[in-house]
Amino acid sequence: MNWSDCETYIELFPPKEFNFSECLQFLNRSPLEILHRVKGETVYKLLQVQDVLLLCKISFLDGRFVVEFPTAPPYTVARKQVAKYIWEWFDMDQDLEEFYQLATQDDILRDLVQKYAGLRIMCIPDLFEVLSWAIMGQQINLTFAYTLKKRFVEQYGEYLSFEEEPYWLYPSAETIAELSVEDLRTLQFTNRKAAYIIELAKTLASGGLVKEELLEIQDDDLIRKALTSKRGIGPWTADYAMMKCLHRTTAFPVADVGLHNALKNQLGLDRKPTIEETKAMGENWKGWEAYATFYLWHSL
DNA sequence: ATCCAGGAACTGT
DNA sequence: ACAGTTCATGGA
Repeated sequence: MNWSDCETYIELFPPKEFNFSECLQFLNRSPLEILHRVKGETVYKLLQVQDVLLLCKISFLDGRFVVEFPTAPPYTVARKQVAKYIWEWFDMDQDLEEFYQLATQDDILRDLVQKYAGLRIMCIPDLFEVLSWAIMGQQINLTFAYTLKKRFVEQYGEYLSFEEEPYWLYPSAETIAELSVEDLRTLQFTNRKAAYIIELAKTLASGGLVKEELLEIQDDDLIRKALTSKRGIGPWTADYAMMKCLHRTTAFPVADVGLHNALKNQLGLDRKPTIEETKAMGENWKGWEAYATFYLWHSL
């Protein structure tokens, strides 16, 4: 992590292939998004560090992030944690040069990497958030998925007001672990999604699944196994979490409908590719399947 | 109305 | 292992 602590604010120095505006465009894809707010070329995000709610105002000037704190003055330790979170949020540990080299040899990706050069996978560093969000979004359209998330966060998350507007924190696994299925049914979760998410919250709150331990595992298939052994987490959700939370560039949600639609568009097909056809295309993206998928999503 | 959406578990073979 | 079925609801 490349950053500097300027006490009242912090700076982060991104790696070479990086485009802040393009990342913000992705963050701004749904008007129902509630976990951050994009205003022009700035994004506001609420974080919890050292048990304190801390609003961050993130801008980009002269090739570096400038992170200010419009509300509470942060402690020294907190500032470092904020830097860590943002570094991870924008997936800045990746060196994309190899991906771009590979993409220029690929008929599907060539245009996309040119168009979106510097776009990073926008990550979801919290394991409970990424998994429960993926479960919420299973088999429903994105708009409704965001609606469910909004209700969920507004019901069970904490918030902080700044200039008349609320900034929300995703609910903790500990909070959700205490709920009953009926609680989530009132938000129009299905019985199954409600049960999966509460069960998952209990698992995470009791240390039955730990991000740091998953990060230690080298073999992708072993990570998949650890994740899919939990109810509600199938292959799609496992690969989604590996890509958005565990920073595995090899993760590849081959059954994803959005991915299929993007491929259909890019190739001008009259139907969506099958899972087998999608796998075959992925053969050209070895090592960077997650980035290929994310760039394709971004094209939608 | 009708189709299907950023799937997964369960059932039967 | 593999295919078919069920879940449940809103968007387009």
